[in-house]
Amino acid sequence: MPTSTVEDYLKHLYILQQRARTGRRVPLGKLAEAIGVTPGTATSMIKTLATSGLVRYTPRGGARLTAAGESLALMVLRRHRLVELLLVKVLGLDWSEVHVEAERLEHAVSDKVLEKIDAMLGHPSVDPHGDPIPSLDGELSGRTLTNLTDCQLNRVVRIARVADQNPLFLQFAEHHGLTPGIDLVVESRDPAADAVTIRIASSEPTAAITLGSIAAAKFLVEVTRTSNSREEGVATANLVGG
Amino acid sequence: MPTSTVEDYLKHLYILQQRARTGRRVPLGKLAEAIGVTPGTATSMIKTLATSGLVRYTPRGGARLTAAGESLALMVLRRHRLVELLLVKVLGLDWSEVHVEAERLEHAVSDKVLEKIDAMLGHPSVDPHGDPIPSLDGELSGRTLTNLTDCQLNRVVRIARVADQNPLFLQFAEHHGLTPGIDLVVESRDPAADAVTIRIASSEPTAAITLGSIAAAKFLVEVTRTSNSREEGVATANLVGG
DNA sequence: CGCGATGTTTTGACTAATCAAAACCATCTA
DNA sequence: TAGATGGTTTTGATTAGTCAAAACATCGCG
Repeated sequence: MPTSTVEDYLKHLYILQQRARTGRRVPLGKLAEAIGVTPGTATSMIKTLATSGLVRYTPRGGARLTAAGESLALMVLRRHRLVELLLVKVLGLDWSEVHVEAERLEHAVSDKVLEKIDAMLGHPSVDPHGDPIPSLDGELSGRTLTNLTDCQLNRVVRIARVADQNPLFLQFAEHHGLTPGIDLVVESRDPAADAVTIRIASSEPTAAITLGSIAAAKFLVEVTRTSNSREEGVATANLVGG
Repeated sequence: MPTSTVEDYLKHLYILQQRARTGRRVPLGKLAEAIGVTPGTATSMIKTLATSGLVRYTPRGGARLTAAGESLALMVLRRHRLVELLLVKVLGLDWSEVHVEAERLEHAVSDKVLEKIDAMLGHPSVDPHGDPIPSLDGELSGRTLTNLTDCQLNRVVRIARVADQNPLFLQFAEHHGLTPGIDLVVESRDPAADAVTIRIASSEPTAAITLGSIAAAKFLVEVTRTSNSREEGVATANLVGG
């Protein structure tokens, strides 16, 4: 049974690996930063993970999960996201705070308890932020998503994920009603101003909201089936988040 | 913030202390055994707890919690028992298995989550085994209980607690319907046979059950208010269990 | 090519928690 | 009183995880 430290390394490595372009290899400095340790610590930890077959590692070439490491990482993610959902749906915590809570609980939930949670929530496929929940056999539902800096203008899109766990950001999103499931349109983009202007789709008139492109990129959307969609300008979103 | 190891030492020390007659002092061997470490380990750990003011310790004289240590221990117990109740009431786990699960979760539940659990369960005062749940300010509801080897014969008593966390024992108890809230009478005791014969009080006839005195002592009961009770032969039960 | 900047690895040291086994003490017993 | 006994404490060693800081690669640039 891996220690909770090991679980954290695997989890963060998985997440960074999804973002990485360069052959899924993650520089140890990035990993160290994500976990919150010094680079040297990450190096030595990764070396021991490599000898236990969970990670492949070439000095100065970065690390990458083996199949064994990846399936462990997915189980950690599954625990994390199901716990988040439990905290929101059953215990009524705010979605902006469940991430931190789940960071501790994800290491203490047994398989038995996890499956009870899963059943009680009706085998959900995404957590409160829209992040997909790996199934018991390590599958991830791979929807194809765009973000607000890429999607078509003036077309109704639905928020599928909010890809940042920062509580302040999540509170901002919630305050403007920008949560998974909400429909909106991108009205305009202004590259010079680095701005994206959106408006929530609703029967009543709503105010426009202007976001910087960094924030806009955190909202991953899908074209709603009801509108006449064409396959165009749609990039594959990375499947990761907290 | 105490480590989960420290929390375990405090919790077990508290529990043993309640059982201890001799001035609440707990021999370190007993503590070591309860925690599952070697005696030497307990000695060194207790010494460090003593220097941090959570425990008073005299070499070869045993250990005892300070006020600070005790209030920490109570908070651990509160987490443990509320989590047990959550697992049984909300997630539907069996009462025989929640103790082990709670052993891990009790160290990962934040105050915020704990208070949500407490509220959702309606601020309960006992856990699924009838063990009292310390309140936020460290109070324990102190009911006066007898056990089946002490209580009066042929009087209806109600099971208030089942003071053993062993899953096999709990399954046995459940199988015979011997769970908190159930009314029964002790029909006879046979010291020579070390046996206690009881029968569940019910409108329909029920079979008699014969227990050894060790098992019988694990069922703590209170005289039901409905029967005409006298204050007689009622010993103070210790307030502890897992 | 050579030199810095940047990021990575090594080194040496530390803390928390643990064990095995030796040393120790306090009694109880002959 | 002298052992023997049973529990307690010490000692010395180990493992996981971590940091600070020195040493080391690599790559881009002049």
